[in-house]
Amino acid sequence: MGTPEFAVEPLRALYASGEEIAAVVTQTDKPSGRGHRMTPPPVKVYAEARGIPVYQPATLRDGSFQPVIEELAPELVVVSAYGKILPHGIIAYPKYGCINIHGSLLPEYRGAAPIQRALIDGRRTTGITSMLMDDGLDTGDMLIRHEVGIGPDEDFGSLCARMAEAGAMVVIETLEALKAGTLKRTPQSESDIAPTYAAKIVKEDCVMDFSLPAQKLHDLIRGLSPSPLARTSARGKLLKVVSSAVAGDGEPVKPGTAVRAGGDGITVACGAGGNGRLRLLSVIPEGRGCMSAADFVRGRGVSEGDVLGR
RNA sequence: CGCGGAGUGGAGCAGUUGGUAGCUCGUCGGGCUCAUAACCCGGAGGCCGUGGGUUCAAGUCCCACCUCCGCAA
Repeated sequence: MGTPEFAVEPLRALYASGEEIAAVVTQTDKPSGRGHRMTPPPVKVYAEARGIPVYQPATLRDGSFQPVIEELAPELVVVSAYGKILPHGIIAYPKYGCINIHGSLLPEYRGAAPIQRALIDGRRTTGITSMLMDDGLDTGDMLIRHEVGIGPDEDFGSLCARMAEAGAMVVIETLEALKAGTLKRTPQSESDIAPTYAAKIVKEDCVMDFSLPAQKLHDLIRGLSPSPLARTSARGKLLKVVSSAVAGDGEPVKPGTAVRAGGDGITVACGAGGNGRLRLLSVIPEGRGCMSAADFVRGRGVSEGDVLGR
């Protein structure tokens, strides 16, 4: 059971390992993109291409899916970024339980957006944890953990791809240990780290606050790139920031002021005192595609002295 | 039939009430400087997305189509 790109890798690994996959369960197709075309989730696309049966129940809560599960009679259910809460009836059904592949080192970053939140928080390390699901939100006993380092300028796209690969490894390792009978369960309560929750990213999270230090803004930008992207505005128009760099300090100026706009990008004053400097490298102006900040300046989307963020 | 923007020399853009196409950058050649994303001079490079239509005349108006993108979900 899984939905987005992140879940495809573990599925691919399972498929490649020759495991018998009774079925794949994923979210329903949703109207998406321009014109609201129905778009199937990535996991569905992958599964269908390989002839794996796909189920897309609209809800699991009303119990109507329970007979389907019992019909499929899985010995084990693997869940990765499925996007729905599993009812007790499903969690308890498989002989070997439901194993979840989660994108953090639990018990930190339980929840919906562990990878993005770790980046936004400026973490240098995160990882994958497989766990035996219980009824709580990512509270099950931990099975295998795999650490993944985070580069100082790495963005969500890059990290997510590497995390997906790590996820694939962890699934296989977990399965092998399960078969060998060497799987160890570690309750999260035994961890000396306190649990934290990675809330879903909402639009308000994406708005750049130039009174924050350059490093925090840089972390926000890369945590949200390539999607949904950190946003601000220039000359009254929406401007999304794809990539950036921390650029030292300067004279105190009103935060948000573009102190320099030229061939090397747009340098913006930030920090509570306005003496931090963040350099915007590539941006997406409203109604346009991605371009370098230098090109944006050339097209006169912004000039030195403009204040971003209204 | 969700809303909207855009397709103009390599890049980002401007093109007024329709009348032989411009800007910034890059590029090429030359010059200047100890030196610089420096500066100066000069050059190359555009069937203005495609197909129709209106007109004496269309990048500029009308119609259709293609492609790309943002918002929203």
